[in-house]
Amino acid sequence: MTGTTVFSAIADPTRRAVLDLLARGPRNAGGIVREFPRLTQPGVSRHLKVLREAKLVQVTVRAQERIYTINPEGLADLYEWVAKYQAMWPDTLDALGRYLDARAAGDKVKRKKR
Amino acid sequence: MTGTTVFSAIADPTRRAVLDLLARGPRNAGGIVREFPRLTQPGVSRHLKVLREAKLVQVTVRAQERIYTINPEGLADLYEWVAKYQAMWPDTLDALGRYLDARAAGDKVKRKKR
DNA sequence: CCAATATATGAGCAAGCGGTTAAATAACCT
DNA sequence: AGGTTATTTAACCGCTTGCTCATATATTGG
Repeated sequence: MTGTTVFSAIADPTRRAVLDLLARGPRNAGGIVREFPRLTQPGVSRHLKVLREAKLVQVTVRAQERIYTINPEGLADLYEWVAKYQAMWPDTLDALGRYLDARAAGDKVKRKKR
Repeated sequence: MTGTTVFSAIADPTRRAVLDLLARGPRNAGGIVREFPRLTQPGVSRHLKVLREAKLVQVTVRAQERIYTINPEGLADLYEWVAKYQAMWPDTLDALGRYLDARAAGDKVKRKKR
């Protein structure tokens, strides 16, 4: 319940499919349920709850229906997290080379510690 | 086993911590284990396996040690997935407005279908 | 108010996951 | 070869997750 994070929310393929669906436009809960014929209505409702908690979707109440929209908030966190690594990609191979060299040099001297 | 995806791999906080660690440079398995005193060595090893399967890390064998590096491959998939949504963010609120308007208009005519 | 509509919640169950201890595998060093 | 070091795999266990059917909670329209 409290442990719902963006990362765990998008771990489930069905929930990613829901996001893909909402990316094409807003839909009420029933409309989403209809797109997943292999699932029951309560099943989809549960997934929507998780997406809500992760702030990946937003709900607008309109009479009895809940209209779901993609929510930038949760996605921003995720984007930020990935971007951190992306900035560093080009250097990874070099880093490995440096690490191996350093280890090779250190091996001759070590065996003192621990 | 077969169901290991980038998304499920990063769902676990410990695995994200491992990635954060490797972002600062390569490390052998033992070096990673040492950074997680609350976990046992086999525990960490299993997390590393998941990260491997998700192509989020790369392994270089050097004698008995396995040196882990961040792997751009898996991260690229994830970045691509998020970017798809990011491109669409500015329009989401507008989309909701249009949806509500459309429904309001349609309501007067509908009730024929179903 | 009452029946219908739209969605969420409760209860229960099977499968998956993260964790541990114990054992297997592999490569180094005398 | 034999012991030590580094890491993975096996076996098991409790907790979480996702699913289902059944039931609750709104809200609308007659």
